[in-house]
Amino acid sequence: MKDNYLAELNEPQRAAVTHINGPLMIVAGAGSGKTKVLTTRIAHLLRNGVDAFNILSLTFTNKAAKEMKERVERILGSSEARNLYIGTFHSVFARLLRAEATKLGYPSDFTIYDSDDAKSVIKTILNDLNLDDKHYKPNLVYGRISAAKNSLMSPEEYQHDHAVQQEDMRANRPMIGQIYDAYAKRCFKNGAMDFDDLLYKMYLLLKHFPDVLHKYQHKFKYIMIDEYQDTNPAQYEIIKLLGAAHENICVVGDDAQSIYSFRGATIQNILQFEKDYEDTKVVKLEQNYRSTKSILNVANEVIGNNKGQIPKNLWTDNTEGEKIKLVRTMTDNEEGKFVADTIAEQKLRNHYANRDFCILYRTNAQSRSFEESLRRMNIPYRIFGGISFYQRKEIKDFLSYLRVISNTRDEENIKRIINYPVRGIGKTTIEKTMVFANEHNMTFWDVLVRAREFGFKGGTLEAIDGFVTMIQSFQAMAQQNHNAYDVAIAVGKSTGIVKELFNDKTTEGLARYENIQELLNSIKEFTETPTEDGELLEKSLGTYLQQISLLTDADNGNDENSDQVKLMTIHAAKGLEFPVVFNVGLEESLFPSSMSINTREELEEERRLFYVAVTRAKSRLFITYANSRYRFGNLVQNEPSRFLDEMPEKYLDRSYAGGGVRNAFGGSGNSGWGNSNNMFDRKKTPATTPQSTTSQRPAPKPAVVATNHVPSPNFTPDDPATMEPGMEVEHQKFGFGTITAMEGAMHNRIATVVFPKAGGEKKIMLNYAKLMIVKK
DNA sequence: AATACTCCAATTTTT
DNA sequence: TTGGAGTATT
Repeated sequence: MKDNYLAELNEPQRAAVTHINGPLMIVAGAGSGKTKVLTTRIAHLLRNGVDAFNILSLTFTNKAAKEMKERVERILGSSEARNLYIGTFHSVFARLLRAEATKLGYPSDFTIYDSDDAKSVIKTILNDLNLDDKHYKPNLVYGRISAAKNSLMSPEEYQHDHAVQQEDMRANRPMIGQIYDAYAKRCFKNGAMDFDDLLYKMYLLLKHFPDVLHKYQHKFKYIMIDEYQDTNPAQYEIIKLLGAAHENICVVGDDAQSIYSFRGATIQNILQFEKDYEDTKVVKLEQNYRSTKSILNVANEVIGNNKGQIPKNLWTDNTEGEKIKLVRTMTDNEEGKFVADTIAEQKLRNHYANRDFCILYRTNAQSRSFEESLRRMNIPYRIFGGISFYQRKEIKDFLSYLRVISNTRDEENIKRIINYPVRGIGKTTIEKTMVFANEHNMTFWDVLVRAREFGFKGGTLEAIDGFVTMIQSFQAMAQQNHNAYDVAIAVGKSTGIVKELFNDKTTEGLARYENIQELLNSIKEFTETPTEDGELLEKSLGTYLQQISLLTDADNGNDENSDQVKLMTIHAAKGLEFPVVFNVGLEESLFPSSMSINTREELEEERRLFYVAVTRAKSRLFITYANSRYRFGNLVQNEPSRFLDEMPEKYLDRSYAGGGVRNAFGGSGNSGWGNSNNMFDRKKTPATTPQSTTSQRPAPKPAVVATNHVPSPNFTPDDPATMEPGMEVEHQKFGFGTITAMEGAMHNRIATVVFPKAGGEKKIMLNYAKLMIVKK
């Protein structure tokens, strides 16, 4: 380990690093070297005799956890770091919960539901309770349940809490308490926890099992929390419990960057820390190493409009830098053009690479105009956020199999796959099974296993038995020491999913096939990566599932070295920095969002978000806003954002003319209409080479499927009864094909036909679609 | 079973 | 405008 590690730190940084025992709060301004302090402190602890096994370090993202681990390892120059417990709140708690699951009545292979899973459970419950999902919007209900868990409120407490009930009554949604109750029971029955449960159940575990609490209090003698300003009450209480014995709690955060209150975070946690823990040592990191003076000054001025902050004075030794360029365009499309032009120009003038630029917006929906203009200029880019890999339908379907194999209690996932691929288990059968399961207080799966006893017959019984046998054979595989990859391959083969997707030659089908391959590859990679802590069965299916349930695509193919302009929401940009930043869409109702201007608290959070956006920039910052933009299909006019008025004029340059010659005068007041001559450039030029997009994005727009078959002039349908496999037939739309199979009774014949020119295998119901026999 | 349609809603989202 | 969900059509 390096000896001079303390010498590389400034005064307050060193103070933070060398404080070993007792509560410590590090207030770390943007760009003040927070991660460096955290990692160095861990190294310092180890050097001073603390055992790595006794250190717990919690972050919010996998990425942050990974980076921390790597940096500690680098400082130490040894593998001692792998004994540290570094991870996200969710992944660390999931692991502990897995170890103690039986105490709470959960299987140790419990499934983790993401928010889509959770919402679909809520939908079925709304159905059961005969509630209207227009009024009880699943999203909203989920939000209420999530908020309840994040503030450690059980369904019973929720239903008996006066204030909460009042609130629901006023919103005319009195049933949310019951829905919460049913939801919690359903999840438990399914052996599943949602993201919030990972915190809530962890709290319950520590609260109700003193021996468990004692065990972990003694294991985790030193606790570090990153991004403390974004913790919620559940996380707060857990930390309090875990840290109670030693109070060696070190929190790091910046109240000015608290931007997740809508996810339950309370800024109070950091504001109150000193009061919560006596003798707290407070260290403020106020020197910024990231940005120019201009950028930092603007940020400081703007955030100064917020009340109730921890007083601090962020400063920098960096150069003055250029003024902030404030640019107004007439439309959102022009805004896109301006940014793309400017990127091209800056690359030439200041020798930037694509990866030096980042475009930051308030909402994902704003990305479109930038995508278009970047594509038109052939500038490679990558969009972060949006639909994640693991949310794609084909991926979820496939993972459902794996989840069911590892936890058959999970009714939701069974229902997802029981008839995918189609195997003749329809709605009626599923409903019957559900009724039986309820009546006999059994799981859905157990009813399937004993289908014969429940009176299922004939083809249905056969289909169910086939499904059960198949799943059981996978389970047997998983238990016989086959690793996750072997099982996954078997699933792909036996279910026919891989083959089915392979045969689908449409563009989307191809993308789906590739996604599945990518998934299989990632499973393979998982099984082949050496285990970190040498735990047994580490490559099992269960471990794999546990891990990926907590993964987001930000953690995935984040190739730092790929040279692409980055596009993301401001939320997604927290913790990152870029030489040149474009902060776009600075308009009232967009930013600040019209949803968040009703209370002072909401508005202040928007302002913090703006602060985060500004402080991402190292040397150049462009802020743009459009006079009018399309929103939900119609052109709307927006006033310039109020935040623009909060930036002192002396740091601004309103005359930047961009890469081309375009209107760039400004004035946050009403400086009249522009002299733009491209006001009408809405018309879409066809996108040129989409070479720059990435696999992160959903599949490219489907090309027109080649189904434009012109039927033969003598086309006359033939009698379905005479058709047999092997015959060549013609379909009015799909063209010529070969029958590979026939099924169904006389009055409802179904032919499986391979159409080489129209996307491969299709099932044709002969009652409706007509076929003509070409060759017997 | 697959498709074609109609209608409706629409922040941010570390896990 | 987009996308999803639900319904109707073949």
